[in-house]
Amino acid sequence: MAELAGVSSRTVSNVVNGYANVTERTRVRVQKAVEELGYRPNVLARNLAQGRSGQIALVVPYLDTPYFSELLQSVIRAARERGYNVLIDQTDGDAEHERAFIAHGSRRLLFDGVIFSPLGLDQNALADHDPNLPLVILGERTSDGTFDHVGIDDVAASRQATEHLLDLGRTRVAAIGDQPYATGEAAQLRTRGFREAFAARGLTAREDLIISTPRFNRLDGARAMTHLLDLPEPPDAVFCYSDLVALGAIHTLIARGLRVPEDVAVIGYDDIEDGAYSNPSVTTISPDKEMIATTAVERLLLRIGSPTPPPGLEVRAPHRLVIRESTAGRQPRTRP
Amino acid sequence: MAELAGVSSRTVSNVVNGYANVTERTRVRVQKAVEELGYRPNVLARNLAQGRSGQIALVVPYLDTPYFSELLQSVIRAARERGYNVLIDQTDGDAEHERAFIAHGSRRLLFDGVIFSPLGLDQNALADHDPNLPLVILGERTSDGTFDHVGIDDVAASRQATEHLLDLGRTRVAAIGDQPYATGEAAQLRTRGFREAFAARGLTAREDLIISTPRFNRLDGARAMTHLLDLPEPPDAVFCYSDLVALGAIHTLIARGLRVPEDVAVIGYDDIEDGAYSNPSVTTISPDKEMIATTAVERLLLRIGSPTPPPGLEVRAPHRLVIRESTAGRQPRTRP
DNA sequence: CTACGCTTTTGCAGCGCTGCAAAACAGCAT
DNA sequence: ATGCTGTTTTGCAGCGCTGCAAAAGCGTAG
Repeated sequence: MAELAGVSSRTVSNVVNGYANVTERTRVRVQKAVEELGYRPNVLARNLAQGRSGQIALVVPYLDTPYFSELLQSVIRAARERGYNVLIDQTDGDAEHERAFIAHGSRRLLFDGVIFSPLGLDQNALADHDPNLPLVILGERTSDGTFDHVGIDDVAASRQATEHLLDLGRTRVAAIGDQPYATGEAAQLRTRGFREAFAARGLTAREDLIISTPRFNRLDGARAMTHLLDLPEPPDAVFCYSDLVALGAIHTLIARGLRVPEDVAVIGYDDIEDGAYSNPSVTTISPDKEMIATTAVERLLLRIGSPTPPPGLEVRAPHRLVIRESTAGRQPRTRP
Repeated sequence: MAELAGVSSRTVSNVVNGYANVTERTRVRVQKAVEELGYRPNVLARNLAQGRSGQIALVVPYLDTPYFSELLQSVIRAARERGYNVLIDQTDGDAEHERAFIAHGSRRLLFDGVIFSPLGLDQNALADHDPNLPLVILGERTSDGTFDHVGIDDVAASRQATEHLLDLGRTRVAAIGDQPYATGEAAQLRTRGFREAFAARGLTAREDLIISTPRFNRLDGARAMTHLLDLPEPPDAVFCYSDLVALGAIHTLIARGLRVPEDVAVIGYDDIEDGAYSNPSVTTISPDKEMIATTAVERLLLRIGSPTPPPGLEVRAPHRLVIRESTAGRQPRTRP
């Protein structure tokens, strides 16, 4: 290839990779040849030689869930800025699929590390990952020291959401999204925050107003809301464990002829774009997605680059309460 | 590696790849060794040797647009079933970014072909792609013979959408989403369908009711609707060029105290999940996304596998009109 | 027993790059 | 000149696989 323009292939490599100790003269000469031939290094060969792939995998349960697709975007951007490509995988929350990814991951030389949002695996199954696979977990788990974990403080956020509803003077506050089983750790943290909000003002949450759902999507929200409305003493406010659940719940409320928030106030979680434009728009807990993505990528690359695995880090990303119409009612608003 | 269990590395390769002409005896022997050592072939090395990457790229303007994230899912699944991985890239509709992808694409040995949904490039710029890069275009372009194109019949679909509104007896039907410039071909096809619907019944579309928008998202819809409502003779029905536009428009309508569909009927395009759960739910044109994704992947792999580029194919995927509350009103409905 | 054709297995080269260590060069002091 | 140090360039091997063609094995026919 470009040796035809003067030097050894090794020197070309040096120039292309910007290594030190190349005279200006040769650098210029090589660069001219590179331009002329339109030469681009073969990534595959480089990776093979270096024993790395230059790719990281992002493994999430669902891609059509707005929260994940918004996150995906930021992850891709952050990775690209650092010279990495992103491979996507969707697990559908299938435990076997998820396990396969982290179990013999290091054998799959397709990626150098994984950013993983588990759904079907509980904390135990998670601990059983390939120790050589650089791993960053997103969501509501806890690091056992062999991987990094990035997420917001779910208990605090949920407590804050619930307090917002109580502050409105609502007395029958429900929660939709609990998952009282091993893989439902995320949900349970939110339920804990929900209870804490009551406890903090000397109240107790009504157990029949805590509804479990298999997933966190619209349909679950709609179904749970229907169930709640059929209770003898239906709620006057609902904390939904995701914005999709909230949208589903609101859909049911409106269909039943109830007003949001006058009859029932609704708060969601995730701050997806849909929630900002729905009717009514949805009050929500907004995690700093940009920071979550960037931190996850940075930690992962650090792990990949480190010869001995660094200790597992717990990163708490910030969140904030975004108040919209579903709790505050229609405000005198500027035109869109 | 596995030779330790009897045979040459070449034979292992033969077994692993399921080549013919391996005796049952050796096949079994090798497979046992493979299991024992947990051996997995090195994808990088294989790819280098074969001069391919085993990956395809999916290049879309926005990943957080539900239409694309829903499509993405299907593409990933279709590719995986055929042994390919998917690399994702988001262009933000930036023409330079888009050009870079298809111009010297074949140099980037990272992927063997591209499924591309252009936004910033017009038909001319598109024609200027690297002829060696297997390429499948999605959306509303036309194949120039050097790539395949998969999409629905936008003119027919738009006409059908508009006719639906006219069938309701609406007389002041607006359109939101036109883009009267080179890169707006997609939008222009929809405007054509819009006009044809009028023409078919001897009417003419009111020009002041055709609104241009820079993009197809909620904000554009909300803004355009505001503009329309401020007209002396505001519309009583709106054809929106995407469901997001429709959601934005509906948001404005409700905020202005108007009823959908009683005062203004709204129809969207794309059939994203949000539209099915919004208040009111959105009538829409539903393209067969699953088929679009599968066809795109299949055509691309065919191109990749073919020594001489096959002629460019035009594929028309089916679509259908899905009637929901935003035109039909609230129906007596079964509980969710 | 040899020859022939067919199936199965093997060896070698090479994909295009980088790690490593040696070689060439340059500048300076002796 | 010679030796020494530090900088720049080079050659070789090898990452782990597959393409190719030759080699070995095997069964049947002559």
